[in-house]
Amino acid sequence: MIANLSSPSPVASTAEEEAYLYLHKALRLGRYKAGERLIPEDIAAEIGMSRMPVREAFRRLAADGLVTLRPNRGCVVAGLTLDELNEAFEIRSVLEGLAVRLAMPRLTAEHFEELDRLLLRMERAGEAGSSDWVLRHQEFHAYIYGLSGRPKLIRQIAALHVAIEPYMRIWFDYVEKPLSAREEHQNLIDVFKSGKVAEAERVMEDHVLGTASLLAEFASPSRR
Amino acid sequence: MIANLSSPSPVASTAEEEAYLYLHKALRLGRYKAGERLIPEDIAAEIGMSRMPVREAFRRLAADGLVTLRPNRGCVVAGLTLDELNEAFEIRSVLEGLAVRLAMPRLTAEHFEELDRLLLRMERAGEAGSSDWVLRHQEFHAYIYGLSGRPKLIRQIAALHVAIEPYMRIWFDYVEKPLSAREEHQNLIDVFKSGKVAEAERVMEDHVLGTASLLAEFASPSRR
DNA sequence: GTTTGGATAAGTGGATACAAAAATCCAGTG
DNA sequence: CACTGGATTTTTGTATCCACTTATCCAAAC
Repeated sequence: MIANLSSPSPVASTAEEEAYLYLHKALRLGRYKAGERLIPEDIAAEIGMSRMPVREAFRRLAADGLVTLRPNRGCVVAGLTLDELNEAFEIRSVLEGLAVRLAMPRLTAEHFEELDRLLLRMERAGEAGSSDWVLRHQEFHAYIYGLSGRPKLIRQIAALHVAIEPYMRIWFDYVEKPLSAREEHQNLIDVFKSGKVAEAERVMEDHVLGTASLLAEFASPSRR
Repeated sequence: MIANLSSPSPVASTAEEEAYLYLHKALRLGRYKAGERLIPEDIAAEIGMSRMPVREAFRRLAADGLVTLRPNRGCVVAGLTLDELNEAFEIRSVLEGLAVRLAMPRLTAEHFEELDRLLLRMERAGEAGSSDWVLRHQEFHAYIYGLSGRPKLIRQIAALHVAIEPYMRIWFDYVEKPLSAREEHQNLIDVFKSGKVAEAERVMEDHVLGTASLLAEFASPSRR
């Protein structure tokens, strides 16, 4: 029912695709440290191919902002500085705000029901302490911006969520806080139900920026 | 003084870079028709290299949204449907709005002077009928969003300008219209000078969306 | 006259090979 | 004992080659 918009589809038709999916997942989960160097040969060996498709996967990951590629100097895990993390949230805020503005006129009772379900799932994951909370949280947001019906917008927001994901995980592991989060997201649903477009956009913007300030206190991100 | 933020630097340290710059420029100028297939061998021959670096350049261009890459089916020039063109402007509007919001507190008299100069240059190119107008227009906008001081934001906006550029050229060739454009942009400068942050953001958003509707009437974009 | 099928050509993806650049190591020097 | 410079090793960038997929074209069938 809910397409997982933040992760590439799990079926690889080419070696490059396989390498991309493999690395994308690993990077989302924070399996590599920021600044760590990714050696094509090694990764190629891990997944049983030559380094050529891995190189091409690197290029796509670089475009996603997940790694940095410098001529003759290889591929390093990007990570976000505190400034960059804030910037990502600033961009997210206006893009998700726009998505809400566009989605508002299309919302129906079924959508609200689905949002309630998604919030419940998120809440439960939070109580269980599982870091599934991060995924459920992404799904909640993805469902909303997905309703904008704008493919490019959706892709850009999803990419930002991916870049942010490792820091969200760290944050979640540090501090349990699905309590205030629950209220925040319930708040979003309420304003959606009110039908006030401009206000809904503003609330979403504020929600995203609010998360940024909370996160900034904990995650002391690494340099690239 | 003004970094050209919408075009990659013209110095290539690797063959891949050279291929990327070559194709990027050609695509910006609309040298290839939307839907046209790009054959690595041919392009490699044109610029004297093997097709491997060209393939890698394709991936970057695909990430920029300038071409589409499908497994075993090669690389085709993307082009924008009318919906996609509108979407690009919607995204531009909120991103450039954000950029203005962030830039506002930093603006000084010198910046206003530079904006006046840029507007004049744009105007002159417009009167001359030269399609330099499109570039001057980009420079004007680039100067503004550059003042936001947010690298990722700047890159994203610049990429959107590039994707839009071919359609702006068609538009400009069809209809002379630096007249109303002059007023629009003078308007922007005025609201910047007023120091009203929220209003400036809104005016920029409206300006960008306004351009979209004008453009949509003329450019009948192609499918991908 | 259009459609279908299959031979043939063209193109793509990936592996390997080779060249060039960068990183590392180590000995000699101050 | 730190530092410099150069040989060695590692890694990256590009070219070439081969296997496989897709596109093209032409002839036979309907």
